[in-house]
Amino acid sequence: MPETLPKSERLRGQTAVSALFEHGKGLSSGCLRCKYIASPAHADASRIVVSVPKRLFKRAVKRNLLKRRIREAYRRQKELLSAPCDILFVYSAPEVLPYEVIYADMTAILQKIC
RNA sequence: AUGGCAGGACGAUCUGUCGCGGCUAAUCUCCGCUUUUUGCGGUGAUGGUGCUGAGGAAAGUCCGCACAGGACAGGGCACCCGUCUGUGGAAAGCACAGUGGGGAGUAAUCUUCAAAAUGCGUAACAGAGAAUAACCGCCGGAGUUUUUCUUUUUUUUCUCCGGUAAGGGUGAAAACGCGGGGUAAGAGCCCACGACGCUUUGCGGCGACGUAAAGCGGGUACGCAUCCGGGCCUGCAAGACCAAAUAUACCGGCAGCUGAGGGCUGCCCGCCUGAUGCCGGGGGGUAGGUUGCGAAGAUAAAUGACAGAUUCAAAAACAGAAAGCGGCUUACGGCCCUGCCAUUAUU
RNA sequence: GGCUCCAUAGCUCAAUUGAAUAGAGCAUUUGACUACGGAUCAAAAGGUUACAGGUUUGAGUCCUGUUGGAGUCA
Repeated sequence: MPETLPKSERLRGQTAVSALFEHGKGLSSGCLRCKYIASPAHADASRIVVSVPKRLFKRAVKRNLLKRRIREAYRRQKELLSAPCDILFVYSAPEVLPYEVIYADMTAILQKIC
């Protein structure tokens, strides 16, 4: 599986995201919380949403930085997933953590989902 | 050399391995037209073929513009904003250059205010008085009283009338300053010098204004109105287009009080109810999509991760485009250039 | 993203058109009353008027800028 993350592997649309919020199963590990739906009917590949709450970080620069780190961590490790899933990642730590910590937490999350 | 002031430029670069948004050569799929191929147009997919991809403030949303919709015959009132001068500018609570007061600094320099005339209002507390000022005081006159044997003069007490802004504990602010003359006492009442304001003239300046002379004048500060200039309202979540599902104006067809349809039911019978039901078209319009949209440009939103090198040293500070443009304001590590000022030292 | 608005005592609110000790209720503390508590009565404390500048003799009020918060438009 290539280590790419094209646009088609991102979950888009307000209705789809709302459905994931209401019906997804919850997990958390370290600085990350997530909700996911395993094996949705419509998709061949996994699709993800990344969210960093504005109430944790007021400045857009920090939110963008964390979203990029989370996406990078997912991109490097998405072969850990055995079946396609729709996943929502939410950052929950009150300070900006370095890439290595996010990478480790992402590993734990993906292993729990499988 | 140290410290400071002003102005300007910058806001890392390079290499390697992965990765992201947009456009695109090319290839493939499907559809339509022409149809022998071919060609043209469109949809979608791949796309390391190439190009391009965050800031000086992208921020705050404080001004202004353009654009869009709404309102609007014309004019006025009301309301809001602005206010020294010139130039630039589409305009601006804009920029640049200047004028005149006040303030800060040894200085370089910085900062703040500002039009004209008329009318009206306010000036708490304190204070005699805060704006056509007589409470005390000073002066004059009349009366009264006291001193005296009596009269006159002088002195004292009180009352009344008048003059007077020189003095008086206040206050943010007290009716030009100071000297002389003058006077019953006083006063720009008069004079000299000085400060201020207005007018006229000369000179300089496009102008605000400066300067010189002459004449005139004498109550301060702030606010409001008139006056002059400008302003319709709302904002890209504006607005335009396409358009599921559901309900449905309207139109057509079919069935229908000789019972359609509905309720009880898994189905039939039966019972109850009693006028619309079904199909098609169709307009507005919701979800959603397209556009508005740019020499970055999406629609949950793109610039990142890791390793290394460089400038003395860790690329570190403030910070991420969501419609565009011109300004302002606020935040900010560091570096470079130019000019100037103060202090110290040397020649 | 655009637009509109708010901030005063621990809480809820006043303070006219700038005028001097910023006020009221509840809450708090102390005292009285009571055998004790509640209620009541009396008194006290509590404020850099969100922050920083400016105008003014004088600012909670007027002007500018920051900070925090709320509402609204699909």
